[in-house]
Amino acid sequence: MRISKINKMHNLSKNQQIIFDLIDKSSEPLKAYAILFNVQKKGIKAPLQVYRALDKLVEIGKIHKIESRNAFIACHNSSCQVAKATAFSICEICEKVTEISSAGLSKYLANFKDKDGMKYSKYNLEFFGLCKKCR
Amino acid sequence: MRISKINKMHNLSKNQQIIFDLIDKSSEPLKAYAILFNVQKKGIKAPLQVYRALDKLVEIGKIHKIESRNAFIACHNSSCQVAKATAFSICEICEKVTEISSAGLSKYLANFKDKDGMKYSKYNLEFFGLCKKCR
DNA sequence: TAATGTTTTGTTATATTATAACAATGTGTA
DNA sequence: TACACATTGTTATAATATAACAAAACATTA
Ligand SMILES: [Zn+2]
Ligand SMILES: [Zn+2]
Ligand SMILES: [Zn+2]
Ligand SMILES: [Zn+2]
Repeated sequence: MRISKINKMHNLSKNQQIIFDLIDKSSEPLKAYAILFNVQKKGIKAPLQVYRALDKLVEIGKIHKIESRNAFIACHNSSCQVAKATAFSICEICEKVTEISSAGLSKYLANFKDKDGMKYSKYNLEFFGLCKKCR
Repeated sequence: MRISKINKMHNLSKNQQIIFDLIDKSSEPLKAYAILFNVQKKGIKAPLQVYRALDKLVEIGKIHKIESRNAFIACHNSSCQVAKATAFSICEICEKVTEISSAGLSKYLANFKDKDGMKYSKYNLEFFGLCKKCR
């Protein structure tokens, strides 16, 4: 199978694929300029090339941005291929980040109504604490 | 009552008080450099002076940071004078931000356990949608 | 194939957000 | 007073992100 065919399956362009692969195989969230440094040998030279790929990957739900850390991780939660409802746990010592996949939590938040009765289908939740190792 | 006395009540230093007052009277979240611009006439000239005050104000729970917007709002929720559990609704059109004060929500999140049975007392939740006006 | 619109890329420059390092001053308390 | 500690002032710099424009690649269909 040709690479272009594989890319088409995932709807990823060349730069998007390079950057997704890097994030996907990383064991920790990656920052934009760390990504840039890592992909320079593959011909991606400018910040904007990285940010454009990141924007697209977030938009299609392949990666998520950890807002409090300005960093990106791959989504391993098959139920959130659209980037609209995310939850993470973040260790305040080692900065390990894990995506939380909880049917109960997502149901609760998707059904949450504020004082005006307003419901929100899109949210981002970041829990902070100490991971197993750091406790 | 002297100003120094008032400051003492709130434990705010001069710069902290100036910056808190500005944020507190603002109807929208303020960004650090917008704050800097606004307080230059009061003698605060450098970014670091702003960031130091912001850090302290966040730490003592007088203000919160809206992570997805890099902006700050005053806390009007008497139950969260320590900055550890925050929830906001954010309008994706007009960028209006409201702090959510829901006993049910905070109870649910404070008691939430992940797959490993881990509880998190600190979290930040950002809901996105359209406010009343923008709907 | 050729024409067309759309997405992606490449590139330079610049804007925005945030911290490092160090010296000086103020504040509370013993 | 003397001491510890928090706060301030200042310059420089690091880190994060976008503007603007031109060229190339890709998809759709005439
Ligand atoms: Zn996900
Ligand atoms: Zn840890
Ligand atoms: Zn609050
Ligand atoms: Zn609105």
